[in-house]
Amino acid sequence: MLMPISRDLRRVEEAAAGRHGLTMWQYAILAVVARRPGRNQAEVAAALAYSKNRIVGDLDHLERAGLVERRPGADRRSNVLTVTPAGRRVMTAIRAEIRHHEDELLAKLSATARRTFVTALRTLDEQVRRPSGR
Amino acid sequence: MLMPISRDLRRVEEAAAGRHGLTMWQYAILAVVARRPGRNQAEVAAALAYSKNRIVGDLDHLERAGLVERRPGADRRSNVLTVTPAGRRVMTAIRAEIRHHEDELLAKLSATARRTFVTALRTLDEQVRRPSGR
DNA sequence: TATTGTTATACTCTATAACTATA
DNA sequence: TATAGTTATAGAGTATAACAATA
Repeated sequence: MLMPISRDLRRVEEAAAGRHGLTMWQYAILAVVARRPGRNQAEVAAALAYSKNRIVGDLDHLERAGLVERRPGADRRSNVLTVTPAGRRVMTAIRAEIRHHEDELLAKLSATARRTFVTALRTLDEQVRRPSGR
Repeated sequence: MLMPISRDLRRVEEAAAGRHGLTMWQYAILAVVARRPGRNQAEVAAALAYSKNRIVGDLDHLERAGLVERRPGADRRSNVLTVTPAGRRVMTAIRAEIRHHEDELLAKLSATARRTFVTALRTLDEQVRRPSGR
C-alpha cells in the first residue's frame, strides 16, 4: 500500500516544483540548503540519499535561476551552499502547495489517528535511516 | 518521510524476489495472478498500475520458470493467466520473507499504534487509487 | 595518497508508437 | 474499426568510472 501513496506524493511534489521551474530533486536540495545553510555539496547529497554526481547539474540550474549560491569554503575544494532570498521564497511557495495536498490527503483521518500516523512514520523513518542490525 | 520508508521496503522486496530468481514486478504479477486467477494480461497490468507492454517479458520469464501459465481465452485475442503449484510455492515463500521484514520494521510500534497505522495506510491508499475530486 | 567537485560513459527503466491476430 | 498481445525504438533516470584541483 505504501508504494501507491508514495508515488502519489511524489507526483504532486514533481508538479508543484515544476510550476516553479524545478524538478523534485532540485526542490529537495533547495529545502535542505535552506534549513542547513553552509553545508557543502557532498553533505547535502548525503542528507538526501542522493548522488554527489547528479547534484552538480541540479545546483547549476538552481544557481542560474538565482536561488542558491556556491562559494568556495575554508577547504577550497568544497563549495559552501546558501539560499538567496528568492530561493527561500520559491522554496516556501512549493512547500505550501505540497502541504496543502498532504492536508487534503490526511483529511479523512481523525485528529488522533493522524497524530498516531505521523508519529509512526517518524519512528519508521528513523529506523530505516540507521542501517544498524540489518 | 514516506519516500525513504517506501524505498526500504522496495529494496527488501527486490532482494526477496531476487533470491527466487524474480524481479519485484514479477513477484507482484505472480501475487496478483495467484489471488485472482483467470484474468488476462491487461487486467493484471491495470491492477498493478503497471504497463501492458512490460508485462509481456515478465510473463515470458514466469512462464519459462514454470510459475505461471498462459492459455487462450474465450476471446482468443486474450490470454487467461493461472499460477502453477510451483508458482504458488514461490509466491508464498517470497511473501513470507517480505512479511518478516515488515514485522521487524513495525516491531517498535505498540500494538494499538500499529493497528492505527495500518488502518490509516488503507484509508490513504484507497483515496489515492480513486482519482476523483483531484 | 585521499577527497571535492566535475565530466563522460554506459546501463536500466520506462514511455511511445507500430505491428499481428483476432473481434 | 477497435482491442489484446507483442515488438521495436527512443527517452529519462541512474550508476560507474575517470579527471582536475586541493588537501
